[in-house]
Amino acid sequence: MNTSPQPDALTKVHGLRIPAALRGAKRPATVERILAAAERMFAEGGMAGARTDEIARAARVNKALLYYYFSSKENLHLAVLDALFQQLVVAVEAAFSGDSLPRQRLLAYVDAYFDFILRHPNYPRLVQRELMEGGKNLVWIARQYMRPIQVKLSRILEAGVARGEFRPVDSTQTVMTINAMIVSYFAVAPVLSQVLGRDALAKEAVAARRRAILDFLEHGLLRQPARSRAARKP
Amino acid sequence: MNTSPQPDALTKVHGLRIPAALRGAKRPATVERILAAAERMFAEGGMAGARTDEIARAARVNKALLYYYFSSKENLHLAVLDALFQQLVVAVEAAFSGDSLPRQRLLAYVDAYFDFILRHPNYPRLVQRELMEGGKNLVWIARQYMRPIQVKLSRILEAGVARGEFRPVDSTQTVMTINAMIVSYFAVAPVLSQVLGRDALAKEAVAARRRAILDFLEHGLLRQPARSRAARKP
DNA sequence: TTATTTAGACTAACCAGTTAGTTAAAATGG
DNA sequence: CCATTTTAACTAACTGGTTAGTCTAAATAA
Repeated sequence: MNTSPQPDALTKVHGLRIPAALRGAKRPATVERILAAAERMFAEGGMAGARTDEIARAARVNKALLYYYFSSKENLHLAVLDALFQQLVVAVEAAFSGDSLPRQRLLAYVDAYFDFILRHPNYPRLVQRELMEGGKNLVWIARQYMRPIQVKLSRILEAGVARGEFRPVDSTQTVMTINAMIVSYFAVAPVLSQVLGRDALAKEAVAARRRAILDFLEHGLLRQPARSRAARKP
Repeated sequence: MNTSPQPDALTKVHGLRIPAALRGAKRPATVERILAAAERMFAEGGMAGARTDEIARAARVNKALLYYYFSSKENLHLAVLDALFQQLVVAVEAAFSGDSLPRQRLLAYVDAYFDFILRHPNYPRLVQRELMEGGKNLVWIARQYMRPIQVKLSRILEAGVARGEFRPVDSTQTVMTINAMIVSYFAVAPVLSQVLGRDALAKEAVAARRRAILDFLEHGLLRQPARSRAARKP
């Protein structure tokens, strides 16, 4: 029997000696504040650019407390990623469950991913950064979290192709394309807002992006696009 | 009459006091080496992660020479981006010229972009990083280089839609999608190689990606996909 | 002469991580 | 019930390594 709600793969695999508070379900408010602050700082500046002093200040905590809970900057960074990916898996897993058709499942995935990112606006830049640097953190995260999602999504695409519902596409390439379309928009959103002069994360802007992606998928992937989204004759 | 080949917008706008060698067409070999080394380091670690000592060592020059030519790390970074974008504009401009149909122009753009990136493998990570951080460098680069390309590509898409050659799509969204599909693959290529266990920049892998993108564009965008790329019945 | 380049020591700021404790609250024991 | 010990949470101040940028004095082109 494991009394803690999460098996806490992080602790097991990395062998960290984490204080009790970090293992339990209800983490102290300070830990939450540290994680939230770190998430923002790491998203903004990356592992190299983020400053531990700034994180501590943003979390309204003494810097030493960062090292009390997480023993290094590196571990704090890993903890941030781990917490986010755990939530991502939960959110996306829901879209994969059920027994609907490949098309429904694919669209549900896109929707779930969008919703997750809107709830965690720092996620896109954190992943992009991680994917570009690729330390040991990434290898662990790729195996633990990314791979399973990628595999399941591939299966859905392949099922759709097999049933003749989708065009015959390379599922690996398509997964990359789908994720790129979604993530990269939000990764550059802060800058996009600045350059365009309007909020790229505003409701309409996000809705427009979601529509564009779904539209593109319907026509780039599906053999018979839904009539509601089909192009009208000019 | 301007004797230098480039108007050198960088010097003008940023008011840098750059030695003669940097303004002329034939830059000294040392400057080239510095730029090349800096390009690699900035791509790998970003502005915050790159080390000036390492750049100097990689360029086989004394560190002081970095500051002799470029007066700060920040300026060196900007010079690297500027040099790359100047070449990108040249490469892509060629694809925009001529009077072929929108479809040909679009495909030419994708090809030109692919070829440029293959010749400058550091470009994707440099841009991604810049897009995620968004300092004043970026605002300048966006206005000077990105915007014009984006506008021209949009025009091509709109022309294609107007002629009924393309489905009616939002050109801004589509430009984002196209660039995301291309750039993000190469930005994560180093890590992708590591995780997949095979070189993501190998000839076949790159060819597969290019094919997937063109295929997706043909079906996601064009009203009448070319028969050569069309799906076969299962 | 003037522009370029080196060696290498230097500094001032910065920044991850530590130390040596304090505080508060809970557990223990009489 | 009150005194004392323990433990977790938390802090101010410090340490030592790192790093952008500088300086000097000299060598080498062009």
